[in-house]
Amino acid sequence: MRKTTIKDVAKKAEVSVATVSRTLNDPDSVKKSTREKVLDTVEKMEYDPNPVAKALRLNKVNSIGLIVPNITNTSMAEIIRGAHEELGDHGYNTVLFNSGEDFRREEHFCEIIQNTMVDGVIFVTGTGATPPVEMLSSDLAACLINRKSELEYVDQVMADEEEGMKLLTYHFNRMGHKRIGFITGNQQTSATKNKLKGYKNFFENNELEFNNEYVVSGNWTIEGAFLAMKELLGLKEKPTAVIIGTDTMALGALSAIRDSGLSIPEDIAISGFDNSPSSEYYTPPLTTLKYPNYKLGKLSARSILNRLENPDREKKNINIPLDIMIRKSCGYRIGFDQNR
Amino acid sequence: MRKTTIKDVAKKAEVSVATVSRTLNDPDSVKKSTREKVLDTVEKMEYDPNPVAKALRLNKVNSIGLIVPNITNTSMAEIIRGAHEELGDHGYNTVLFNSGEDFRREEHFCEIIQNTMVDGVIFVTGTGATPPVEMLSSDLAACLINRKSELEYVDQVMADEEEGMKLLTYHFNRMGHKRIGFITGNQQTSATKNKLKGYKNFFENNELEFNNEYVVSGNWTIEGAFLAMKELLGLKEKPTAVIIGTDTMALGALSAIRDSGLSIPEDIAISGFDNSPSSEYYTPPLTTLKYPNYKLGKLSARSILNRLENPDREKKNINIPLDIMIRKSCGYRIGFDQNR
DNA sequence: GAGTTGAAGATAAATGTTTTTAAAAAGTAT
DNA sequence: ATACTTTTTAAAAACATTTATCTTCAACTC
Repeated sequence: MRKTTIKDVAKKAEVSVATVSRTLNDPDSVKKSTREKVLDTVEKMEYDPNPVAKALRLNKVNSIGLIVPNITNTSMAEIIRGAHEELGDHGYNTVLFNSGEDFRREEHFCEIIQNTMVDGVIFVTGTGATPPVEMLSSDLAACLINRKSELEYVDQVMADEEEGMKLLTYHFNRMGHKRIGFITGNQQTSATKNKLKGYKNFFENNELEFNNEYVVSGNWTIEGAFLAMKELLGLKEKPTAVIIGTDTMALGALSAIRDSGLSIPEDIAISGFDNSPSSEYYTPPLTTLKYPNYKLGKLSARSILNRLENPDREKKNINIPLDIMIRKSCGYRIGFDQNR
Repeated sequence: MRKTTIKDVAKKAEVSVATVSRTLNDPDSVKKSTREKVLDTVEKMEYDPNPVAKALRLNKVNSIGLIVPNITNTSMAEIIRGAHEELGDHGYNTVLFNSGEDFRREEHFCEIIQNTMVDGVIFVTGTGATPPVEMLSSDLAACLINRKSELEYVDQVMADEEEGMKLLTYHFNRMGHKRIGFITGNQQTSATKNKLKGYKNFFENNELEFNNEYVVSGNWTIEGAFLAMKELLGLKEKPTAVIIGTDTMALGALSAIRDSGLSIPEDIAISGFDNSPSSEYYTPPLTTLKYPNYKLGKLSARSILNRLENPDREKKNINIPLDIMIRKSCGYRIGFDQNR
């Protein structure tokens, strides 16, 4: 049984195809009586306009590609949720691509996205390199999350990681810490580079000595952070506070500290980065930075939709500030001004 | 600047459009010299076949819809990863839908998926009801994850939660526990129903008294599990072991136990359910059940692709067993047979 | 040298919409 | 009845492909 087409409906309702089309797309342009007749047969015959034919005619498929480095990551999930929701609210579908932090696959996706049915792309890269947006056909709307692009027609929305990292170091410093360690994610990624920039900048601005030994990569894994923390604890002058690049890695770091018989925050003060849903339930509860993932997704989607409506508007560049989330792991003392 | 079409290529290469098409889709059917000439101009003009026109002609869009209850959930992320990978490997795109555990939105997606460009749907529901697959147009391939359907043409792949739950209770019982509690997720969901079946079944088979007080809902949230555990600890006869429906909820439960000054596993033995990546790093490391999420996604995708190739094949029904993952939280004793 | 065969490529139909056009029909006010 | 407006129609173009059918032409057979 073939699907019913607009022709079938037209024949059954004894009108022209044009009338059926107009009834569906611009109801006011057709007299009430015919409109009802048409709508009736549409219902009866269970007619659904073929989306592909429609897309071909209108040169618009009503879906947006979303390239992410790693769905498994909870922050990424929030980005996806935000983007998907906003897109869905405006009748767009989300076509997901998971690059797995692999630059080759990012390139690959950029290649095949040409041959795939999307009106635009939201790009979240994990790799250090700026995504190969230049490869994209220029009639595709594009928006980068947490990444810059030289291209005039590519929008970008970013979380201000550098500023956030300054916030964190500043907080620790105000609490009297001088030796502040930093367990990074993969050092190739811009997420890490941004944070590092904020970290270094803080030392420079305060004319404190910057010690490179205190920066060690946890490579974005719990195990890696465990090892990294062990390394920091092995230094002759251990740091008294450590900032860990992600909340997930913080789990490994906490475990390493306990493993060494030290206690948190008395011996070592800790902060994470992300405010993942479970960080509040770590032992001890984790001081961290609220990463606006959902908002990032939402705003990037909005940006894409906006550009689709207005292809020639100027480049948009949104920057979202991060808030510090103070919990027990950083060792606040009662009476200390933590503006809570 | 309009995108170059097959016509443009044909004109430039001084052949017919048919020849260009055949060169691209069935190179052997065209003489070497013409083939080279065509391929050359294709390259020069940067011609990409329009996927929409192709889809219209072939009645095939090469993408699959994936409806999930909650992307934020890490197990869901693994399912998505598995499905996406398998689909991508076979040239299919993944169109994501996030229902947010809302039955109304599940229905909504089933409605709009008609008007959206997919060849099939993979369905994983969070709500108790079987997904409204009957609503789907019958020429859409469909596969259900963790859910049954009466329909002959709908495949299903499931994790054997009931059997897994038996495994867990059995394990606790062998370690001498009689009063085994169970903190469930949302009780309306089939995930919970299945586990409950295994839980009850165990008691029946072993002629042990089943105490309904020991089953309390944590509603799938960390907070909920915290409260649920508090409730269990308030009973005159506390359970000596508690199974928690998800690893994430276990965080709340562990926190509640510590909050009451009890220790794990000495006072109370604990197991989770899922084997989430971080469960190994809880304090103490969490005994849990390996949930085959990635595999679930992968197999469902394979099932869909297979049906697309062979639409009239018989219904497929895959069942994946779960393995127990023994760690410290369940209080194994050295020398005890835990087949590790 | 006439007829047959086969390969290579051209032509045109088909996919299901939307939209434009010119024309016709139907309804409304003067 | 006339003029005018609103509604509808039929037909065709356009979107970019694939493919069934037809044509051409050279090689081969007898």
